[in-house]
Amino acid sequence: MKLYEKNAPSCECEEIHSDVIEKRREEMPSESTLYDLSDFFKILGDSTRVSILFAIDGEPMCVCDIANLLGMTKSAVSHQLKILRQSDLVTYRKSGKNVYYALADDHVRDIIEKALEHIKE
Amino acid sequence: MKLYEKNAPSCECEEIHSDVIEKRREEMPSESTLYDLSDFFKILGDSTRVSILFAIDGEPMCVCDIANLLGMTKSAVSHQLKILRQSDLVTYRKSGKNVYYALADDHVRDIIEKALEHIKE
DNA sequence: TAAACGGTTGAACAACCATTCAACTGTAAA
DNA sequence: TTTACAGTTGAATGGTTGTTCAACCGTTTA
Repeated sequence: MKLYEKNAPSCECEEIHSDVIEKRREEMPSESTLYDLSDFFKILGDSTRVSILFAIDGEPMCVCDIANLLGMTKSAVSHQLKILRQSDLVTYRKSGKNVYYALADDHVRDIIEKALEHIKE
Repeated sequence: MKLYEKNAPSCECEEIHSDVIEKRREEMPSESTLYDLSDFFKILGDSTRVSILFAIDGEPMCVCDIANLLGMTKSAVSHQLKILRQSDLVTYRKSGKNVYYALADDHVRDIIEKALEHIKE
């Protein structure tokens, strides 16, 4: 994506409202912000990961329990937990042979709550 | 995903905390809700679509202007607009040879705003 | 020390998806 | 009517990604 480039070569059409385009161009977020934003939504854009977040909401759970609850293999769950870990959406605590995962903060809960309101219309 | 199925065959590990699992199972959203939710986030999980939403925020824009602003082809933009249309995230109005797209409602704006706060930490 | 088990990881595979390309529709101007 | 242009669309393609499989690590128990 070549945002902020005037007359980008890949666009084959004329500027019809160049004043509007310039105004919007100034008010657009930075390119990196747009990527960070879509990357964040990409994390939540998977039913397994969203299910995991709901599962550990309220009470921390170990990988084995999450796998049982969702009817998935430990491996599949662990792979998704790694992604959630790298995005700082979850925290974990080791206890003996188990690893307990919990929601990192309330921020994500709020966003999911707002999205739930949106889709129930 | 076989949510809500006890002892799903794909899970190769024992239930360690069956009481916790049962409790969470009752409090989990329905499977269709989880899919709707992740599908919604999937729409926002693409930088082109997020950029389009920012572009038409405040003032409706035609496809050609959006393509110019983002430095993309009309075709690529139109494909993404179709997805945004089917998700009811944008509305459109035809005027002569042009088609003007606008945000469908303020709901999405709120969610994006909250996500922006989250990633700026 | 050895066996058992919870959890992680990398490679492979299949499914999904965004962009490109070419053809097409509809409207407006010549 | 013909030309030009805004916009749409379907097929093809290349990149991304979630799950499976097998091997592995670390801790606990026998």
